[in-house]
Amino acid sequence: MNKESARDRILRVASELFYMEGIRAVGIDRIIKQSGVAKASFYRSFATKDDLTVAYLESRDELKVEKLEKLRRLYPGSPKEQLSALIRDVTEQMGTPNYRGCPFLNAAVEFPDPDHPAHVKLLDIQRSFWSRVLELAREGGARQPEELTAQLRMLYDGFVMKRYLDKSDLDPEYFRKAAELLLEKQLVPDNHQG
Amino acid sequence: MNKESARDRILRVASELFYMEGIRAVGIDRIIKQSGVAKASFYRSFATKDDLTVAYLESRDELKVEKLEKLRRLYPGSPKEQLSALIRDVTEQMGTPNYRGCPFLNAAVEFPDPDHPAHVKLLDIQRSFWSRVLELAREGGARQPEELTAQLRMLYDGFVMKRYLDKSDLDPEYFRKAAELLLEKQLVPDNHQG
DNA sequence: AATGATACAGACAGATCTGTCTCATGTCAA
DNA sequence: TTGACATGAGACAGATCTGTCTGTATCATT
Repeated sequence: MNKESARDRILRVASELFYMEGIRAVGIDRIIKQSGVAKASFYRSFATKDDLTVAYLESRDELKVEKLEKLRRLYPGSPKEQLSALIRDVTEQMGTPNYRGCPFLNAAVEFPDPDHPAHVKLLDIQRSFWSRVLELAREGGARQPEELTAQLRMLYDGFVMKRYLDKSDLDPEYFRKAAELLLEKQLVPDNHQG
Repeated sequence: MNKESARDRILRVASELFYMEGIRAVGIDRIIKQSGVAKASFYRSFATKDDLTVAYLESRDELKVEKLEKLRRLYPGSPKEQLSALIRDVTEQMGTPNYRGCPFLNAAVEFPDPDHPAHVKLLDIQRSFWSRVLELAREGGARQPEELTAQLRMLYDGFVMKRYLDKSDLDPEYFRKAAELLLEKQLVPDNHQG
């Protein structure tokens, strides 16, 4: 029965607030009050708000990476299945109530300065995630893995944004069909290639 | 030789700063200093910063609508050509140096509260733009115009975001090919339908 | 009981933000 | 020349932000 550490409690509260209302919009004081921690304790765990922001992005990334690894283990040795499962998974996940878009894309908008630590971190996270997908595309025998990955990424990020500001029940189905069309074009053994 | 009005000068300066650095990140004082206008004059033109923000979004929207109308006039009576031209156009536009993403998507992230005037405005702008595209898809005889429009929107918004944070020379080509694949599937007279 | 570590509570500094208000200056018409 | 008015310059109020610092309470160990 480990008591949750102050750092974890702060991070949990901050994650919720940052995601729901935006990072810039949420002040330190609110996080402190809501996590029931003293200001001094807060600054012992995180030297600056930027540090907390980076930790927030990292924790979000960990969840995403774990999910991907789980899917990979679920369909061992079958990259095509892994890709399809990934598409199904994000499609479902997008139905979550209180869905507020991609934490990394949002952070990129909030911190456009490419030298800002949060911006650096999120670029790194995005690069790393999509290079894993690229790996999948390669392993699956895509004709042009870079092209397929880039297109899936566009479609996915756009799905995320559309879903964020204009929820429609049909979106997930539209997304899935478009993604599978892209996959099909690149992964079929050897069909009518345009 | 009409002298530019104070309002126009403010709006021009604010547009540049808002787009390049984000709306929340740019203070009134900077806009005032850079547009060489007195604070009182500023507040005569725009009662609040929110008003200026909404005006900024409106002016961006006008440019976009004009562009679309121009394309429609360029290929009269041919919605398919208009759609293709739209895709080509955004593809080219995305190569602009200092490209910083879609002003409306960015604003949506900066003002997630759906009641915020800027959020209301940008939702309206987005809805209006994509209903025009839907019209095009209908006129062009798409099999499922809603589906095609939603998919094009996802692809486009994702292109915008990817382009924003990870510029790659190949993106425009990948986008164009994916968009045309979607178009093809929906607009060919009567081919192999999946 | 004494001590040291840790945490809460919150005052405080210093910066920055929006929006109001004052005042000096310039312009134009009568 | 004079009066009405618009404008630039900027002080100011009040709020809010991050981050520092002080003081007090709690708890484990000696």
